[in-house]
Amino acid sequence: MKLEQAIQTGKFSSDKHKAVLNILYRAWIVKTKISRELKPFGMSHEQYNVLRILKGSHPNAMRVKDIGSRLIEKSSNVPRIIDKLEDKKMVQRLSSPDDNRETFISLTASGIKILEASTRSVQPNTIQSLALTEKEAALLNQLLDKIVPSD
Amino acid sequence: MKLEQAIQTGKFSSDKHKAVLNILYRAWIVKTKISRELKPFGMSHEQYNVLRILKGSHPNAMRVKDIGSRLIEKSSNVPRIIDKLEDKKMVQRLSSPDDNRETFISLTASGIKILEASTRSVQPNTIQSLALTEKEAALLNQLLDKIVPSD
DNA sequence: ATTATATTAGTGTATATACATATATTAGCG
DNA sequence: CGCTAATATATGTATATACACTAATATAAT
Repeated sequence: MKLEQAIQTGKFSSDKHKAVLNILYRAWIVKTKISRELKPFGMSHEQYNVLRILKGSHPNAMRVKDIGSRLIEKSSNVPRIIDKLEDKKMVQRLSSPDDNRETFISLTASGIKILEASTRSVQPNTIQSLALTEKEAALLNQLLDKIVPSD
Repeated sequence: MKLEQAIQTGKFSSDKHKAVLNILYRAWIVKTKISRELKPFGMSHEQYNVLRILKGSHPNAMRVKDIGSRLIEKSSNVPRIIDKLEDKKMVQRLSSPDDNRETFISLTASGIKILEASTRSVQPNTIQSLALTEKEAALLNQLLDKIVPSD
């Protein structure tokens, strides 16, 4: 579906301008899809991302700042996302042995279980359902990589 | 900058999977950039978008639902965005002559002025600074158009 | 005409986000 | 050691988002 239909307008000053709006629109689509898949599991998108990151280093625990550096949205509030996950007994906080400023976070058994169940629902309905070939996806990634942060 | 560096990981099950994360990341970059440019004008990104949409039909007023259909994030809360803009005297509400359920919204003179000033700041620092050629942007748009809403 | 259905705007509420600030702890350096 | 600066986590606050719901009005159906 073309962006023109989605946002009911065709007034773009350039393809670059259109690309900016298009990225925002497609991200919104993907985000919404993922969030809806996660809803039955009582989890938000960012909570899910934190669990996935923790899974990557499991069974090793991770520092809060290291989780933050792997999140897509860098201004996310990691301590508060952890709060919610801790309330749901999906993760646990541990104190660092050598630096008391740090907190280590690790997945609980139930956290892993819910993560795996939700991934089985999210994966096919968001990523695998994308109407892109691997070749197209690779090209898309190349182009997206040209969009860089401010400073 | 490659996504791998941005989110400190290289574990993607496929280019499609990576593309999904990449879109989310690039959208976050763009959104953050725009929001920061708008900050001196005391305006949020969505407030700015509503003003731009209203500008498109100016001097004709627009119905709330028609503004909503042109917004990128469809679940945005148009009445509340309008509330904020109305507080700042950038737009005004008018009642519809032929259907009392509808409200018409139109830009005020000061709304236009602030919109134009903020656009002069946003445009060069977000869209024009993109390191994409027009040809690349057009290709990017083609690929993004393949990502479609759920239902 | 009367009733049911649909449409439009707006509200309530819980959570998320952005960003400034606070608190505790560690590191650097004279 | 004692002081300053830097670092890691957490909190405060204002706003934004998602989504269910309400109220008012209009349309359609019988």
